[in-house]
Amino acid sequence: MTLAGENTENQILIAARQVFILKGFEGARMQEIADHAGINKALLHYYFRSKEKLFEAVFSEVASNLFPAMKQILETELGLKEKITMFIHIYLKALAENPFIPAFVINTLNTNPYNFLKYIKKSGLNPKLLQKQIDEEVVLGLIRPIKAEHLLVNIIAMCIFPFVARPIVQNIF
Amino acid sequence: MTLAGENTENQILIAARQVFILKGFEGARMQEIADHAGINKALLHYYFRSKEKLFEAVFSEVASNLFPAMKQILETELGLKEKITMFIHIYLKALAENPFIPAFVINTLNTNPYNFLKYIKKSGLNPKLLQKQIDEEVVLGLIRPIKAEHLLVNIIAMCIFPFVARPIVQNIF
DNA sequence: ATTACTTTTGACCACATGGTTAAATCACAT
DNA sequence: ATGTGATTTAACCATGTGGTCAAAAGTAAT
Repeated sequence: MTLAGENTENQILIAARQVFILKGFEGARMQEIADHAGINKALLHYYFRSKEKLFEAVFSEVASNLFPAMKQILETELGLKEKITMFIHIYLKALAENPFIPAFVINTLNTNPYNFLKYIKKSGLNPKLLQKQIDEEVVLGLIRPIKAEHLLVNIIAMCIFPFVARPIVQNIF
Repeated sequence: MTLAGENTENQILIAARQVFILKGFEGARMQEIADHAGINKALLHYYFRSKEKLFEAVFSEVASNLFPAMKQILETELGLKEKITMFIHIYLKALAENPFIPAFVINTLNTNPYNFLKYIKKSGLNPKLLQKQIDEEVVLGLIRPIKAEHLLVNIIAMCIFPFVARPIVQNIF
């Protein structure tokens, strides 16, 4: 097999990624993706059987970059505050590089939750270690008690929300 | 003019609202809206000229319920903590009643920001009063300094996010 | 009952879309 | 050079979509 094959396949994935992220599944047009990739529309179906399959490929790529990073940070041997700081830093950096991912993920999540959940399951991230750290600091009287789940959701919320609602935030403030 | 007219018009708006919120603009089908409203598809075009116009009507309704409530709370004569508490209570109550609004708004916001901004402008909400209250409490040493904009965005983020990411949150935790 | 009007419908249209196919082109081993 | 399999294309196809239209049904005043 020649390398050209993999190359166009990648070309397609990149183009599809851009278009899907910007327009969502329903809004994206196979023709537009083909144009973007500089190839014939039929090639899309040659490499990926259907629009659904192509979307799944794109989403799979995006999703499989999403959780492992989080998991890794949560499992490092750092103090609670350092861990949170690092989590936020890495998260914000990733967001700054891909500002349209959150809206895309949220949209997919709400129109098509089924695909999503497998990636979460597969990621295997769980908040027990974080909870242990929190409890330790609570005992020492350093922080107030909070559930690890709530802390995580709140942090992620505050990181993501400005990107998701950027047009509003920028415009009011 | 008979009342029947306004009635079907309302019927259409209700149906359109449901479908648009659940499927987004691109995903919604005029036929589905018509079925939902129990009328002929041509009637949609009789009352609202096009899909775009119908969507705008729906969105206008949603948006014009969104900001005035916020504004009202921010301008009441309450202490800072009470104001925040009340803000959150009302916000969460509204969200519990309309759990799909945030995803809808965010989606619209990101695929079609132009329509959105007029409603924000029109709402005339601004955070100066809140900032004054914050500054007062800072001077008294009761709280740490923060920009009113940031506080607001953070609060809203924490309220909205769990609804927007509900499938994830429910599934991990 | 007739008229004038609004509201509602079924049939229809033009067009865009996802998808298919047969043929052309390419890469390369022999 | 030639044969073989993979890659790419142009031309189509079937279907779904938003939108239109002329006719039917309803409503109310005369």
